[in-house]
Amino acid sequence: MNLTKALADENRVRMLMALRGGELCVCQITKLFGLAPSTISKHLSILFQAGLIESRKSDRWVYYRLPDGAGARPVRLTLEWITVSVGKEEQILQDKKQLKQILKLNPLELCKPQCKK
Amino acid sequence: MNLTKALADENRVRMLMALRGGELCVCQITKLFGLAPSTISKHLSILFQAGLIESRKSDRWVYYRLPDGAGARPVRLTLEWITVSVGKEEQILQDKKQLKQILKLNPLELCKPQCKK
DNA sequence: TTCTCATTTCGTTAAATGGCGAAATAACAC
DNA sequence: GTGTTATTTCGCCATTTAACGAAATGAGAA
Repeated sequence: MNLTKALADENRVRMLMALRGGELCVCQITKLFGLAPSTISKHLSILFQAGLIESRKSDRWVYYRLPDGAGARPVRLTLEWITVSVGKEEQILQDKKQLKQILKLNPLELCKPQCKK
Repeated sequence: MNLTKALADENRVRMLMALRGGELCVCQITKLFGLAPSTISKHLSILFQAGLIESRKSDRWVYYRLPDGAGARPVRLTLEWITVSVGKEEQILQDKKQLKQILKLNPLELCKPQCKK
């Protein structure tokens, strides 16, 4: 039942909802939540273990995303359910707005000097 | 997000699944789980507050049940989702079997002498 | 009324959980 | 190689949570 446990924390649900717009790197998620990177990383690993997100490493960054269309059925249903259940809550909508601002930022400003892309 | 929190505990999920077969009184649920009545009561109250179960009092017993068909949409979706997600897990199937045994018992044996029905 | 008993509420304890910062890891820049 | 940096792992602390038993509640039985 680690699916239900993974959804028990509000921040983790917010992360899933934020990922609906497409993959995000850890530093972007960290920016959105204003929590310590280690905390964000822990949450992401819990979601990952539950199969609710996938990851990809590129250069120095790790990107997380919702599973591709072909994800396991229980996972797909879970994401559909949680979207219907909380997708319209104020916090989720607000996250969406703030995320739009974060995505506008030049990666340079988020991910420090070396970030050339 | 108290819906997700209500589902975060395995025993509460088991209770919801057990109620699929129809209403149960607290003493039957207590028998099924082998936990202290106060613990069972607490779990039921959490499920109740989340809107996932309804209750009815008859004589000395309190019966809990899944909401009638007309329940709120998020609640209905939640019950559908959780059923698909865990309905086939070993523990749930085992509960179903044991519940069948419990329902066979004369209420006299479960609910003590006064129980006439 | 008084007694009985199913259930709930309350207070306590042990375990799980979320947060942080420091140190470890991994990969690029030099 | 050395240094930089994004991410993860680890250890610690504060809060939450699940469990229990004891006491309170509420409704029938006597």
